[in-house]
Amino acid sequence: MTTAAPAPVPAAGGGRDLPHPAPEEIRLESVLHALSDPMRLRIVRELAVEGDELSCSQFALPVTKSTSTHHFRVLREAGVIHQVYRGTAKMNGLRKDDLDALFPGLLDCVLTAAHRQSLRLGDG
Amino acid sequence: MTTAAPAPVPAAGGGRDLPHPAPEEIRLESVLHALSDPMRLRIVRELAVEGDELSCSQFALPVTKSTSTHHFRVLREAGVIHQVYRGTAKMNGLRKDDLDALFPGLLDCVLTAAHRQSLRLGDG
DNA sequence: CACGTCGTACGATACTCGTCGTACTACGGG
DNA sequence: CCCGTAGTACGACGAGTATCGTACGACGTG
Repeated sequence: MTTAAPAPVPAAGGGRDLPHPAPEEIRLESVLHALSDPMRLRIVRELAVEGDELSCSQFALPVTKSTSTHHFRVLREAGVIHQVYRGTAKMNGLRKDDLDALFPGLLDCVLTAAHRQSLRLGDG
Repeated sequence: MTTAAPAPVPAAGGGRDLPHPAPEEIRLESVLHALSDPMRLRIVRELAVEGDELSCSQFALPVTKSTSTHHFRVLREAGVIHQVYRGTAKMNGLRKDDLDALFPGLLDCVLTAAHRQSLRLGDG
């Protein structure tokens, strides 16, 4: 407020910014739905392991760029991940703190379950 | 085999029996998908509280019988509930043991999360 | 400025899903 | 045997979704 930024200035290093749901707007059903897709569950698992400085293109998903964009948006709009532009790339990160505050232990349970299942099925 | 039942004999007290996935056939994605629908999440929550001797008609869901049947089937085929005929009624129960063995803590996390959210939103 | 890279937007398409209504079957009781 | 109750089967319909391709915009580097 005190800096009185004019308005059309988006931000220096960031570029344009993306709409995210506030914590109180995150719905359990949407989170579960977002996680119920194999491609998105894979994204979330990778994100949990690698930390939150991954651009969309580093995932090497077996789909086109359009479809990738779609899945990342579903995850973001459900409140599962946050996304920030950084130059030409878009960095992704899990909203672990927000999810843990809303649904304690849920994310870890799902990640553990996914890990165990991938071991069991031999695809992980 | 030794009894050599003709074939059309279904079973005595039980009536017809329904196909359930074996524990190793239960997929995390299917479980999450089954739980991501408000109506089904509601069924599962009620089942967790009331125990597993509830017939389909005791839920008083705001949908028709056809839709009810559909949701119960989705839950059964995902491995979330088991169903047994008992006379003209069909009794439902959570497959808590199987789910806990496959995905430890997941069911409790989701139930707790659902409970907290319903308190937060004032619809529970 | 020109170009390449990263990601978006939009339309198309095929599939899934939630819902309903109606017609039907299974079981139990008079 | 007839009827009522519990649930199923099937078809329909509208909404959502996962996918693609192509065209476009934003950013950084030469």
